This record gives sequence, C-alpha cells and structure tokens, in this order.
Amino acid sequence: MPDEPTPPVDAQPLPPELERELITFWVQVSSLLGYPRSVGEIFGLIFISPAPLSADDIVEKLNMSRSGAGQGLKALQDIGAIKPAHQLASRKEHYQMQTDLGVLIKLLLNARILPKLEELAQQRATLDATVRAQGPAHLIQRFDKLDRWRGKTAPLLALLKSLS
Amino acid sequence: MPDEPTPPVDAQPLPPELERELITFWVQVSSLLGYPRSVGEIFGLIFISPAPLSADDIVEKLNMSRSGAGQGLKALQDIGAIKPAHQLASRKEHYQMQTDLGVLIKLLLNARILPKLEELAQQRATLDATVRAQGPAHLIQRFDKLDRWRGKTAPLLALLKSLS
DNA sequence: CATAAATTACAAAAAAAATTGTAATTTATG
DNA sequence: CATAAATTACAATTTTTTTTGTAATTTATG
Repeated sequence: MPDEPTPPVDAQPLPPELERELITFWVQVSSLLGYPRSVGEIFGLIFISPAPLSADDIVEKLNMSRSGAGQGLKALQDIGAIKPAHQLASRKEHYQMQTDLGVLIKLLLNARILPKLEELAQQRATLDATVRAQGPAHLIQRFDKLDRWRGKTAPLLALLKSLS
Repeated sequence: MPDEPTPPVDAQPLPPELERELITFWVQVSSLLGYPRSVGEIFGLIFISPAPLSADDIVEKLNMSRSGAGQGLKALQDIGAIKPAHQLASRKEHYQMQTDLGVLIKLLLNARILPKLEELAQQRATLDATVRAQGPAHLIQRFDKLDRWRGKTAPLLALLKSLS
C-alpha cells in the first residue's frame, strides 16, 4: 500500500519566490563544485524542508524522474550532504540534510576538489622529475617556476586539508 | 605572403609521449578551473614550446579549427595565462606563456573562482536577512549553521584573496 | 518465504556545451 | 588608401553531459 500524502509540518509555508531563490542558491553552489543542476535542486529542497523527504516527495516537488531523484540522492549521500532519516510510519527511505556543516564542507571538498588537486600534484611531481632528468633547458626553467608557485599555494592546500 | 614554416629552435625535440603527458596535465588543470579541453591543450602546447606560437602553429599541432584556436587564445589572454610576443619576422600575432606564475594563479582564481564565491557569499547574505525577517524557525536555524560554517572558511577565503 | 514496494542499474533520449565553418571585420603593409 | 592577411563574431554541427524510462534487483512485511 503506497503512502498517503503527508500533511504539512509548518503552518506557514515559505513564499514560493523565496523557496525558488533558496533552491537556486544551492544549485549554484553545487555547480561550482561540479555537480549537475538536479543535485543542487534536491539538496536545496531538502535544505528548506522542515521534515525529511522521500525520493517520491522530491519527484513530485521538482518534477524530475524517479531515477534522477534516486541518483541525485545517492550522490548527496555519498558526499555526506544528506543522511537517511527513518520515518516510522513509512516504508520509504527519507532524507534530511546533514546538519553538521563542518562535516558537509569537509566532505564536499574531499569528494571533488581535494582528490583532484592531490592527483594533479602527484602528476606534477612525476613530470618534474622526468623533465629534470631528460628535458630541455627551457622546460626545466618552467618547472622551476612551477615549484615557486607551489611554495606560494602550499599554505592554501594545508588550510583546505585542515578543514577536513 | 604567408609565413614559411619556422625551423625548430631546439636541436632535441621532446619525446612525443612526454609532450602528450605535459599537455594532458594542463588539460586537467584547466578542467578543474572550468575551462574546456581545447583551452588546456593550447596552454599546454604553449607551456612546452621553447618559442612563441602563432594561432596557426596551434591549429597545425593540435588539429583544431582556426576559430577554436582563436577563442582559446583569447580566453587564455583574458585571464593573463599567456601574453602576446611580437615576432619581428611575422605579421601574425604570437603568444608565449606568462612566466610570472604568481600573476597566473592569481588571475586564474580571480577570473573564475573568486568572483563566483563572492557572488554566492553576497546571495547568502541577502537570503539570510530575508529568512531572519520572515522565515520559519527551522530555516533560521539552518542559516545559523551556515554562519558557523562561514566562520570556519573565512580564513580560506582570506588566503585566496591574499594570493591575488 | 512469497509478494509487494521500493531502490538501483543501465541503455535511450534530451539538453547543454564545445567545436567548427563561414562571413564580416579589423589590422598591417606596399 | 587599396589590398592582402589575419582576427573575430556567430550560426551550424558535433560531442559530451545530464536526464529519463524501463527492467532487474534488493528490501521489507504479512
């Protein structure tokens, strides 16, 4: 037996325009981090919702496919932006935002940006060694420059990691 | 009269595989910053080239369209990653990398990431005010959380700006 | 443990982004 | 200042990414 529509928790729902703006804000954040619009919309909706939401709630509210909602929820769970919240009356899984935003930002950075940065740093080191071993003078000079740049940005990376 | 092909400056050209790896490295950097593959390839090619390159040099080496090369070069110039280098013998514009990488990283960040972050910060502030004025309790609580997160990441933003 | 309800996986379709080709414009040179 | 050479702008095409729909799988409940 499918669930009945749940009654609103809030007496006073958000003005639709504010709702839209808040969701748009999170769409932009997710886009900055390289996630598709749908993921940002789902997170935005969960962010503004007073109660945990099921995948079907999201499908209904955002007019998206069931499988799109499922994949988006999975992505958000993977990075720890949302977490499951068992609703006693229902068999469906419900989700609410991860309220520990320290965890959230850490996971966002770890999931997307830090790994890439570290992979690139590793590759740079390898190329550096190769070029210094066998490369022409002009390239060695350019890697010298990269080294200096690395020195400048090292504190930034350290700070990023310290958030994690 | 079109230019004759310029003779190689280096006696010993790079091994093709190293060349490919170096270009791939820059493609990945550019992708992290949200630029298309072609822009990364162009920068990579200029990075490894001992002498300044013309748009047509790039077309030939990378097998890309003339207009694609033009647009990519423009984008790279706009962010200051490369700079024009007049070649006396030729009428074509030539380009070489901006060797001051301090300038380079600063411009990359300024051109893409910082503006977005600042726009988002501005929007957050506006939404925060609106929600606190008229929003429901649960949303106000969530903006409280955002505020705390902001406190944690403020040093990061400051450091980013200090690089600029 | 059988069945119903939900989730997940994956190929197909749709949407978005990047690249190309052509035409218009600008810039340099005789 | 006319012409040739190069650059730039922009619509059309191609490619990539995102979203959807369906089928297979998993999970919970009587």
